[in-house]
Amino acid sequence: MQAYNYMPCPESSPVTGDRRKFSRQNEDARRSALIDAAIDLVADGGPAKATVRAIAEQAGVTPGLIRHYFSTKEALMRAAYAQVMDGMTEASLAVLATAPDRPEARLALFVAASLRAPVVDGRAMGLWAGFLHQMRQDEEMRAAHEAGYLHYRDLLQGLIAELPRAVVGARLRADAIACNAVIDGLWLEGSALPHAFAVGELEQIGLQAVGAILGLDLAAQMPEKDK
Amino acid sequence: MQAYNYMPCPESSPVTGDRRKFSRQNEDARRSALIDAAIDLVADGGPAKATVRAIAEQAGVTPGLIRHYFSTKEALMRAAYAQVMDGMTEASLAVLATAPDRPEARLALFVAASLRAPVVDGRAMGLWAGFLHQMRQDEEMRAAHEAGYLHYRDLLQGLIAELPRAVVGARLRADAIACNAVIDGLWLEGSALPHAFAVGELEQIGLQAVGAILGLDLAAQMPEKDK
DNA sequence: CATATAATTATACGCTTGCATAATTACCCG
DNA sequence: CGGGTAATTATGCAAGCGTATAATTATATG
Repeated sequence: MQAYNYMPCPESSPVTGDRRKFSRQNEDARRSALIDAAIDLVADGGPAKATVRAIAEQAGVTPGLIRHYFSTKEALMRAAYAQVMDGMTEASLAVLATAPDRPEARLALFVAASLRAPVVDGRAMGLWAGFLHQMRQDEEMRAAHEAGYLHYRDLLQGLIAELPRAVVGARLRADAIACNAVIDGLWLEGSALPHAFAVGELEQIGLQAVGAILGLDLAAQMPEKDK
Repeated sequence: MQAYNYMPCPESSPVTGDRRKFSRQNEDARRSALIDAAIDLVADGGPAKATVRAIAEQAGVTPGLIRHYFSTKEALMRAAYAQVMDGMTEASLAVLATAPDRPEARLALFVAASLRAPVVDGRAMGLWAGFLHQMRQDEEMRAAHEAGYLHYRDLLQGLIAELPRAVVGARLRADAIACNAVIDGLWLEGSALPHAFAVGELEQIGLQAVGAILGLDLAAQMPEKDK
């Protein structure tokens, strides 16, 4: 009676009536494929483009499968958000693996890594912004955001605590919040308006600002591979 | 044949069949009423809740009227975004109007005002985030965002330039970017996670951080009405 | 007070959305 | 090699979306 807006199988002709071929996969592979598809679509298209049907097509499956792995579309979006946040934190954290032992150098590398690609990226920001407004309505999503934020900040606070400074506990918390805010703000505008800043400018400004807040010269602590 | 999802007139019974009463208004009043309604809905519900029907109901008219004043729904949303940005910059300027003459005090007041209600507010952030993701697709919106961001930053840079410091021009730009980033980051997280910070904590941290970046004690420069 | 006209409402249409459910089929295990 | 079963597809549905257009009616104007 009315239009049916999902193409069952592009290859099979309607006259033969045979179904689309598929292969079974284990749960983890399918779930992450669906999550990746959702992330891609939100990143360059906004949440509006990430429909159940579009996600399924991007993942190479049919729409019904989404509800087989996620109780609802919102659950899928939550999982996608968590993966994005974790990925950004891990990208910043990865530089510490090969970092020297000096606390100042480790903090400097961490800050700088947070202020250049791939962390600073218009796509990533679009993704983040797309999820941000859902956060205000969805209690679980807000919890996910808070966890991600606090995790990153705790990481930062841990690096700050290692510095050879004599500060009391309350000051440590304030320092971590302030440094985190600088990084967040620079990340945000650097991602939204990439051409408004010169190459390496964000890193340099970030190092200087964080250093000023903590009372040390962070830029001088960077290993000799900055621009 | 199928359901019709807009209630024509709540007061008039279907049997009498009379129309909803209305009064004609001039174009400006109606346009701004529709814009206000759209802003309200986006602010606490995200763009998804700002449907044509919801906007019309909020504005006290019927959905068809929207298309009488705006060629398309997107045109209405653009107008709403512009109004939000204009309102924010005007609010920032209003703080300076009653500020004392001392440059340090003016800057301190400006920073503190940006880090408490009503600037720090979940609704305002929801609004900002809701429009932010549209910015990535709509060239006109991106231009509007850039103009707003640079205008605010120039305002901040002007306040910094008034300080009794001896700095070169390049340093001034970097300082403005860094201070803007701190304010942005604190505003963002304070709005998103209000209960994660104590009362007045954001202002205090912001003043301290901005002061550290600029090399002066801003908190001490605040007039005696901070908590 | 009559009339024109523009503002507003009412209605409808085609499309998309998320979700439920039935039908199929690839793969595991005996 | 032949079921069993769970993964996957196919189909359908009710609701909501933006938009187009026709019908009304409030108001200005003479």
